[in-house]
Amino acid sequence: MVIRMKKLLDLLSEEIGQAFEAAGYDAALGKVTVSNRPDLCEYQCNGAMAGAKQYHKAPVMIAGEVAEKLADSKVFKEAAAVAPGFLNLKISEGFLLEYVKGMVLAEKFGLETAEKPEKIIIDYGGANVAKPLHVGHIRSAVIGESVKRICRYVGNEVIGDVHLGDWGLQMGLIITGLQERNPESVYFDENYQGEYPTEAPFTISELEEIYPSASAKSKEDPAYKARAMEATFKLQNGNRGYRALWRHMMDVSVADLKKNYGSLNVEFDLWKGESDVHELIPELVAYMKDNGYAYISEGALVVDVKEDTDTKEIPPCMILKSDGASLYNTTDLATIMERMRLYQPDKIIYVVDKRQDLYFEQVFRCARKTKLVTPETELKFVGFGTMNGSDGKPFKTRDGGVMRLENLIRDTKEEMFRKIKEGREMSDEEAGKVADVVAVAALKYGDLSNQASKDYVFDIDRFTSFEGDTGPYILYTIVRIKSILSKYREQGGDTEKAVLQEAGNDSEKALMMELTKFNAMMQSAAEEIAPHRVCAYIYDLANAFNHFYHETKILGEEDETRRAGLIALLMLTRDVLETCIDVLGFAAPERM
RNA sequence: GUGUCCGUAGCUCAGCUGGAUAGAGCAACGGCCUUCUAAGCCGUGGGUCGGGGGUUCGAAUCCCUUCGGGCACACCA
Repeated sequence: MVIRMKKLLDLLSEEIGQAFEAAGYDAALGKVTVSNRPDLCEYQCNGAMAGAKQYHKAPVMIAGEVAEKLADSKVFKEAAAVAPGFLNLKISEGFLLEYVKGMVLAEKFGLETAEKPEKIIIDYGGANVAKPLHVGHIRSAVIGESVKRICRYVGNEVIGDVHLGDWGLQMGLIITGLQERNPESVYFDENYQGEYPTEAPFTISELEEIYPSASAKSKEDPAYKARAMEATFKLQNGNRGYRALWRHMMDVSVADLKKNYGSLNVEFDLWKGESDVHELIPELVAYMKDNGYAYISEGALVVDVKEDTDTKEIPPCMILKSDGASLYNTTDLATIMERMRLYQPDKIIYVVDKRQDLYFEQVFRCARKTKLVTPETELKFVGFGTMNGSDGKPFKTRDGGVMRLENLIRDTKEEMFRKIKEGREMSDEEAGKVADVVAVAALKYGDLSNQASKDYVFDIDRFTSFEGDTGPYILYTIVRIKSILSKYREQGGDTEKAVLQEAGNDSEKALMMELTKFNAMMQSAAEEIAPHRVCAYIYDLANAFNHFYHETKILGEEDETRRAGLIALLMLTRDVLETCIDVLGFAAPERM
């Protein structure tokens, strides 16, 4: 059922606003917020103090008059004016119940989805072909995936693009490395006219081994580097053998990337890459030149992106290097050009390392100035901070090397497995499966619960802990709920028929109030592109639930109607929690 | 140097467009299981919100200044 529900705080504000108006004041003063003194009240309104100046009246007087008008409100069961002018409010159980019932009936708990859905492309992942994913890739993948799901959940059409690094010098380096190892291969025979084998002449592990050694060699040996550059050039200009090799690299590598991203629940709608826009580059360059946007500076082709309002130096955006070669900017701009043609997005979001801030500022300005995008197209940079080790420096393996993402995930799963076996009687097989699910939650929650733009410390012990603000704690809470629900069914209860009842105690009411925040929370998470808000919310919700759980006998409740009401509340809590973790990109097991 | 982000409890972090006594978690200590998963819950101790000014009835939050740190500043991505 499609029901669009107003946010609870807006409804409360309306009610207070009317009281302000009835007392002769501006209704806009009636803004209600959640109380920051839960010991005194549930909600508060500070409007009387804001209006004191305007009406030349003591704030307490205004608050008092408003409180009087609320005396027989159906929304509030208590409204007290308190010095220096706060309105302390308590919501009526009946009104709260009706609201929460509405959430149960409505689709997406009554979330007000986007009135005009936007088409959004999210550029995240940042994988390179033939290079293993390392810890540096985890944030883009995890944050990007969550941003994608949040934007989609609130009603937008969202396309996730991995945007592979599949076309640069690295490919030439690998080709050179391959040639060195096997110079007789048909791929290097210029005269070969036949079909190339369908099987790749290498495995992913070989590929991953070739790149670093070729890269290292090119740094020491200029002749080797020259060969690699030539190979890159030939590849880009259509050398048959090289293209065939490149195809193999793509197939082998993308299959491996899908597997690795898949283990993190990260899925892309598009597996496009720099190679896809290669054909567009000449057109892009001509467009920049013909329209007078680009000019030659120090040998390179650049577009000025300075603006009068700048307080800092913004270097021009380079389109072509002085040797005529293309660079990252070129493919990024060409990609924008292609995306506008193929998808006409309203918005493109880049989930990238925050150190690329200035770079993307240049690209965005350039795209705007040269009219690659319409004035309405929003180009958004979502920069994330570095994942540090416990020493506060970028995360490294014990011997100082770069940690592969695969190994990080493996280590986390092993640690999780160990903890599960330690605390639970469970078969190795089940513990293994549970550990896999919980480890992903631990890793992702650990990352997402921090503000994306900040650096954060990766601490495997902390993230895999079941205590405190962690993924496992959230999952544990969900599993507890599921366990009660299945016991209820075993005892012959019909969860489908359970109907919510008025809150019977404070912790139950608090849980209901927490549930009502979902709508506003999800909207602001989407607006601010802030997955950490979802994390903060489910942590609060899980706390509210656990507190309630401790105070309230559920299956032991004698009154059948009330017991069913509690079950209904459990189901809603479970559904909200599971919706939130789904949006964050992980799932809960049935048992743990 | 210019720009930018940050500085909150021993540690890791919240704190929305300024509001009442600055909050969590971890760590420390003390309670609560013959009863729905104790991987839980309740409680105690711990803070000059980097420093200094200003705006305001009211500032961790806004403005200025200062100290300390991270990061970025055209042929790498």
